[in-house]
This record gives sequence, C-alpha cells and structure tokens, in this order.
Amino acid sequence: MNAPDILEDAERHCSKTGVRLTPLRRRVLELVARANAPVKAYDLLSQIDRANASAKPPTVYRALDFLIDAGLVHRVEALNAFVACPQAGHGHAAVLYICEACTKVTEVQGARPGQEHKPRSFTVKRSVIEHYGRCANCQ
Amino acid sequence: MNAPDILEDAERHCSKTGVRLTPLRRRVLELVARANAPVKAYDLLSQIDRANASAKPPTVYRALDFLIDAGLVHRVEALNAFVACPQAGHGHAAVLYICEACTKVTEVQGARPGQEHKPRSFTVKRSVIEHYGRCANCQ
DNA sequence: TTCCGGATGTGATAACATAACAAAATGCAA
DNA sequence: TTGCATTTTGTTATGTTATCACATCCGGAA
Repeated sequence: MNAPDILEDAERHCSKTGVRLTPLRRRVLELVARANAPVKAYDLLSQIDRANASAKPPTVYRALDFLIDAGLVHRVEALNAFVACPQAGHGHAAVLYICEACTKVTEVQGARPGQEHKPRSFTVKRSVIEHYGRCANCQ
Repeated sequence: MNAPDILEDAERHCSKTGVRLTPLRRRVLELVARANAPVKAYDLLSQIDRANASAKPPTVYRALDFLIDAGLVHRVEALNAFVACPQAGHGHAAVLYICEACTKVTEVQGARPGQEHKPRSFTVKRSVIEHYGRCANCQ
C-alpha cells in the first residue's frame, strides 16, 4: 500500500473515531508511510528536524505512541523500528513478515494467531508476531 | 522449571554438542535461570559485578549472545530482556506467554507456529512470537 | 476573559547495546 | 614443551534508543 492511500485511510479513520490527527502526528505518519520499510525513531526525528528545528526525541516518541494507540502504526519489536499499518484500526492482531534482504514488511491480519498451544487460562492482551526471512522476490 | 535443572540440562547439552560453557557463561546462565522472570542485561551485569569487578557491558552481552546461539536463553524482544530456555537446544521455535501481572514466562515449543497466513514463497528464518496477558493465577 | 486539558517544546538523563583494540587463556601441532 | 593460532575475556569509549520532568502554547467551555 502506498503512502497517500495510507494517509487518506488514516484521515478517514480519525474523523470517524474522533481521534485528533494533528499536523505533527500527520507528519510523522506520513514519514513512516513513505518509508516503505521499518523506520527508526531517530531517523524520523532528523527528518522532522529539517522543517522544525525544535524537534527532540519526545516529539517523535509521543507522536509514535499516539499513532500506535490509534492503530495507525506498528512497532517492530525486534528491530526497534516502526511501520505504517495499511489498514487503520485493525492494528492490534497483526502478523508481520519482514524480509531481511529488501526490508519490505508484509502485514497479515490474523484472527488472534499463533496461539495453537496456549496454556490453559492464559488471557492474551497483546501479541507480538514477527517472522524474519526472505520474501518471494529475494529468495 | 527450576534453575538447577536448567543448568544440569545445559551442561549435558553442551558436552554433547561440544559447545564451551565457560565459567563466565555458566554464571550468566545461572543468573538468568534463577531469576524465574525476564532479566535485563544490566541487572545481570550488576550481579556479576559483585564477584567480578571487571565486568562491563560487553561481558554480559557476549555471554548472552553465546547462550542464545546455543539455544540456552531466549531474548524477549518487547521487553529487552532474557529468559532461560527450559529445554536446551530447542530454542529456535519458541512461543512465549508472558504474564504482565506476575512476570512469569511460559514457553511452548511449537512447530513453526503463527504462520497461518504466510505470504506465498516467504521463507521464514526466525520468528518472534510473544503473547502478553495474564496467566491462570493472575486472572 | 479565565480556566482547563491536551499537545508540544525543552533540557537533561536513563537505559540499552556495540565497536575496536588489548590481554589472557586454551587447544593443538611440531 | 614450545610456539602458534584461536577463542575468550578485559577495557575504554561511544553509539543508539527511550523517558522524565517541567515549561509553554493553544483551543474550547464556563
């Protein structure tokens, strides 16, 4: 999914849910979406910084936290990086396939996946499911 | 699984596979195993430090890297922490259930789990599967 | 207008991790 | 057993990731 579509989807999602997509947050989302790969927080920071010299780490981490809560961005835990969610609001049961050759991330919406052998009575609140390997183009 | 059993299992595994469990590595494994919860690298460092004032970050990170490669320890990606693997050598397809109330981690050995909707021709090298929630005792 | 709450600015620092090179220990062949 | 290669550990420094605490700004309700 490309950046303009993601942004449009995000706008729609936010106005529907009453979530405030401020200019700063929108800018961060745009940078994440345009990247087409997992982006580091400090890379975002330096990009913001070109327009807004006052940007500091909390600026970008706060925006990212907001976008993650809103289901617009995922955190890639094993990379300490962030990707835009192609489907606003479906962000909480995502499975990520991350190609280590081309860095492309494919997101799959799974219905509570990966719990085949869940211990009895364990209640899952949040799942981190990241598969690393090679995509079809990079075999 | 308790710490002595994990260590014993690790010893057996290492002598069988020719892997060198040096005193330092054994000490780190012991500390991770005794914790019964995910441990931070710098916490390990300060514990080592009491016996060995020369311990520095690379000391513990190197030992952890070794133990992870040997399948004796898992890294919990979303916590930046480490847990002992209860079954030496089966370390590479683990699914972790992490209770956010009591911090207890239950490990399940799954046969390449969580890939229900894998994109065509994606080759998975490594998977990170971490479920956060509440265990049976902490509902 | 005044107050309030959410958002952002700002400086400092905490927490996590690795690079690069030195020294010591270990295993092994001659 | 000596010498050499390899692995492991020590050491200094620094890079990277993330948060805290407090100040300021800004829009809307009273």
